[in-house]
Amino acid sequence: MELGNQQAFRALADPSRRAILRHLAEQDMTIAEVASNFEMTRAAVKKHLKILEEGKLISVETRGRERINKLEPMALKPVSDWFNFFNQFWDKRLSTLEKAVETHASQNNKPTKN
Amino acid sequence: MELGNQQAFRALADPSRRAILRHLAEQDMTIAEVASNFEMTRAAVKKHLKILEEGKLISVETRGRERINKLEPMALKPVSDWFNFFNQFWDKRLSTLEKAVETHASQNNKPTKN
DNA sequence: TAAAAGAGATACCAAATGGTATCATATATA
DNA sequence: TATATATGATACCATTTGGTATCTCTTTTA
Repeated sequence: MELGNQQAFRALADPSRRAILRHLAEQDMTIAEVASNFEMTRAAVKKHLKILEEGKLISVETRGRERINKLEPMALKPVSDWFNFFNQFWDKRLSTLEKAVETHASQNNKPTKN
Repeated sequence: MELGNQQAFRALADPSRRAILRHLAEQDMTIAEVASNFEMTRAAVKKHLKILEEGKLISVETRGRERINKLEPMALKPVSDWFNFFNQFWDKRLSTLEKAVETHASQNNKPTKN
């Protein structure tokens, strides 16, 4: 029943890890490359990467002696979706537009009951 | 430059606190009322509420001897917006629908260039 | 093959976290 | 006024967290 993914939420709680994700959005990177963007030891960065991996927010490909860290953006989607529950409270305008999206979407899928 | 709000991200990292937000979305509640929904002491719940308050995700109104905790849904918006950066990576379909939304939106606002 | 480079594995540390228990304070209410 | 109720405030505890330092292992490369 728990929407989203606890490990992902946990991973996103730290600002360094969010920054790492933004960097990995630009390009895949080795641990050392990620570390070069921060004032942190490589070991510290590796810990962050491990937590991001546990949240499935990144995947890792071993290539020779290197570990290529790669963003897994789809893992962010369920987290983002958790927030959609609260759309109803945000602005009415957004809510209205989302209904339009639903309607539009149903043209390519089977109609939903709402 | 830091999009979103660190205190809010931190507050959302804990599953109990996310559950509390869902409850408060239903109705405003006193500390004791919130606590009645969990197998936690009132003190523990109060700590969570304090962290949610620090993240500005809830506001508190003192009424007599009671403290009414109220959801502040707008505070979730900047956090949700942080994820929008990654929209570009999600599925093309969503991306397409969002363009449709933009187009639709422009009917009620001034026209956009797309 | 020897040396350098990238990463893994531990061990360690201070601070933050999530929780409890206990006592104090303020406010309704019988 | 006495008492019950709702909350506040501490103090305490075990675990997690974010970080460093150090040593080892593996893979390149001179």
